[in-house]
Amino acid sequence: MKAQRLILGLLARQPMSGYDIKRLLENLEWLVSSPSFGSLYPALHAMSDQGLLTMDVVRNGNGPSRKVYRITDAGRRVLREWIAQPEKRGLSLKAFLTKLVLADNLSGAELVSCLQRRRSQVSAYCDGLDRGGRENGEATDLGWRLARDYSQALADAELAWLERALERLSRRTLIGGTLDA
Amino acid sequence: MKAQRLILGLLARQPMSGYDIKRLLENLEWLVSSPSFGSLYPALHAMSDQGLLTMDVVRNGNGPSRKVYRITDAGRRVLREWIAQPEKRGLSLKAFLTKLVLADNLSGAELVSCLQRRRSQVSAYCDGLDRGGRENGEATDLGWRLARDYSQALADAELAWLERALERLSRRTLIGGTLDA
DNA sequence: TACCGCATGTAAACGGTTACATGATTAC
DNA sequence: GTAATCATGTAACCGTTTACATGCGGTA
Repeated sequence: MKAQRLILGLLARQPMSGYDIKRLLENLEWLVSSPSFGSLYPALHAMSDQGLLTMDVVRNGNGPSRKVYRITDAGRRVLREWIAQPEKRGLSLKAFLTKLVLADNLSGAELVSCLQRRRSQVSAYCDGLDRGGRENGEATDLGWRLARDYSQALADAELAWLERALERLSRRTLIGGTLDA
Repeated sequence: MKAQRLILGLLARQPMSGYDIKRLLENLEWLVSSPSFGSLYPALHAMSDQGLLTMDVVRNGNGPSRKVYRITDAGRRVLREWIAQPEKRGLSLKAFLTKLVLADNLSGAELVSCLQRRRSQVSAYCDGLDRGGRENGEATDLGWRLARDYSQALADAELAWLERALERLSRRTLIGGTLDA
């Protein structure tokens, strides 16, 4: 179901075939989840059945004919709804990045609140780290110390980035309504 | 199957019941994956069947009796084998953190090579980011720019941490053979 | 003609979560 | 007596990956 939303988001940018989507995503496996054909094609079928997509068969001059999918108004509605709603739980990096990638489908205010939500989640996570550290004091072994130190470093970097991004965005939204500057 | 390995690693530290494992892990959901009871108990059964664990029923004074699992020699062998072998693909944060948490089951040299492997993976990922950025130049929209910027920041932070950690570790291993300093 | 890349698709297996069921002990 | 916590377990379901099958067009 998560893969479906990402696919829908990519198709909001431009019409593509399943194969196109696969190629686009497989280079970006580190950024977002890259579905295999086994989930990609069924997802396209399902969303077409739901009326979120339309499909055109395009006879390519060279090579076999392709099925190009295009998002519908209903699809855009569903997409916006999904991006706007907060994550249920867990601060999955990929889940957040997926929404970030699809930021163009959000208004400036929505994007800002999305980043703020993330910031508060990461902050809470840092507090949890500190608490966990204090609970068992220095008694923990090397592995836990390394892991905690590591995740603390990443969380700090993330908070710093969010702070910068929010500052930049707020400056822009104060001037114009659009973010595409 | 990944959950199994993490459970095995936790039991390498000390014998625990399924419930203990669950409680330990659910506070750490941001660090590593936290399996539900529906996968936790079956995993314990499976590993017991394979001879990786033994089980003792402990009649607790207060409360119901608990099933305490203990790792076997075969279990330790399988565990070491798993931690030492490199990740097939993808630089999943949780997968790496899981191994980091279980660092105590590795020799100093093994741990160092694990960190070095991670460093080269993250480096390769940064190169990929740069290439991807140059390929479509400034043509990409806000979403992609944000996502790329964000992941670049995290990757930089991770590389910096790995560098520091490797330096610290090498200093230790030069002195003694053990890492528990 | 044999092979490779493009392009689409399906079935089985896998790993996991959700939801439920059970039962004992402690606290109100 | 009933609610909450401790503790273990199972079955149904869900989304994904893996592996396979198909066919077209270019090329060696």
